[in-house]
Amino acid sequence: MHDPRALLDPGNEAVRRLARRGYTLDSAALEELLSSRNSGIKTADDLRAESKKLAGEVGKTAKAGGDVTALKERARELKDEIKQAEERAEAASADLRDLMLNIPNLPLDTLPDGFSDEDATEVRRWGTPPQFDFTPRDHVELGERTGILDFARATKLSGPRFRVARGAGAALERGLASFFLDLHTREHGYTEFSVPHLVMPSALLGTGQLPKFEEDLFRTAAGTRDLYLIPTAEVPLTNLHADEIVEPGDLPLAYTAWTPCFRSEAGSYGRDTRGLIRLHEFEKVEMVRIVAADSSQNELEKLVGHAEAVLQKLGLAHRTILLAAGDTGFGAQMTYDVEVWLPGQDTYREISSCSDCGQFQARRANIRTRTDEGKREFVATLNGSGLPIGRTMAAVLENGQQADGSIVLPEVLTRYTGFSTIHADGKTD
RNA sequence: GGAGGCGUCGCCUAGUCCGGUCUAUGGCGCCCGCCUGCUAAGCGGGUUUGGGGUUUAUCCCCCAUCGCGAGUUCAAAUCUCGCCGCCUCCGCCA
Repeated sequence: MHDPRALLDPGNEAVRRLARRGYTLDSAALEELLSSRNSGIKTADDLRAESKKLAGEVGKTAKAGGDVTALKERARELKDEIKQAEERAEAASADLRDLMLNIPNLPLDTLPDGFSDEDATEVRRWGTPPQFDFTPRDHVELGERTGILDFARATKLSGPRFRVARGAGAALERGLASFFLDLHTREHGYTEFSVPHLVMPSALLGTGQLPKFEEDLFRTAAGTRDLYLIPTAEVPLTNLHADEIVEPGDLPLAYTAWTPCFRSEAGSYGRDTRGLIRLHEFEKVEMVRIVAADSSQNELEKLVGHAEAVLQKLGLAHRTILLAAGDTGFGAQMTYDVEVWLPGQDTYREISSCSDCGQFQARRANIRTRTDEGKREFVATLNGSGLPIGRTMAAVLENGQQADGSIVLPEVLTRYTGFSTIHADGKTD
């Protein structure tokens, strides 16, 4: 969410910047809502001041033995006027809030123009895609032939877009998660968290999934509780400090958590229907950074570096792209995607998305800190995948496949899995 | 799920029975100043948060804020109802 006054400040060029992502800002409507809310508040406040004064007079007059019937009559009238003024102010306030909650973040001017991943700027590449003297299989075929992935039975249990991992596959998932967490906590300075996977609507409002993207979420109901399954650990991790003032000396905060992520994938019917790429439920290690507002750009470079480091330790070829203004997510002002090479698809595919949200989420979630002068100020928040378990497993399987049908794992994983090769029959050593 | 207790300005706390003098008491902490070779002590002052108006480096004024929300009343920290959270005991449970 933005500060409405800042959005109306011509110096911020909000109209032009939002247009780059296809959002048309109606400044006139915004200005009208803001001034009508403010004048409503003023009117109600002034009437309340008069009412308070009158109540005091009633008390004094009564004590002195005077007649208070006229005063009381006027006070009752005033009460009705206050109620009406409050209702007007409340209505304008609610309309303003609805509008504000649906305005996306301002993309930074450094982002390329455009609306799709084809408009992104490639920032750097690392490693060389492996060459095969046979036609490489995709991870679905590799997983099913070795018996470590079972999509048919997952469908039997839960319908499309789920996975069952078995034996070495399940161990590999667990090993990947442990490896990611160890790397981030020991070498990148993150604090590991275990967090709830069900959250209240207020948390999703804070990070920007609600109210606009409700259809992307799984919603649960039990008794009077109304809880959502988290689509990413970004939600609980960022909202840990909602409604708090974080001491400046504690910044930057660097948090990581391994959680399942639940996404309805509404609107993506027919896309990536095979395999581990797009599931309703997947596991991910997420990184969140809560930082001073003026350092968010530097912090984004660190964050994306941490995501890239995971792939480098795994020896997986990847590239990093800067998303176009129109392709950047609702809450972000700048996003890097890291894409890993998938031999089965003969292309780079997104494996991490690292975003600088500026103060956008902090204002929604009310996360603040203090400036040097002791004034309260919203922090900046960043989040990035580090990494998703499923897509990483797909990359590990596809990149490590051998002519004989076996899969050689990255060396760094062997101490986590206890094996370095998955043979064609699913056995390991 | 049952019974009881508690929720006040960063922390602790007075006030709630019996509505107006609450512009919420006091202590701790913190900030500013005075005093003093230095430090400590002492003395004086300040210190909830959010919004609006005015002005815009300031200041000033107003409104709201005693867990949250509704109600009664001219007037609510105080009375009524609902909800939430925490604590203790019982039941159930991984």
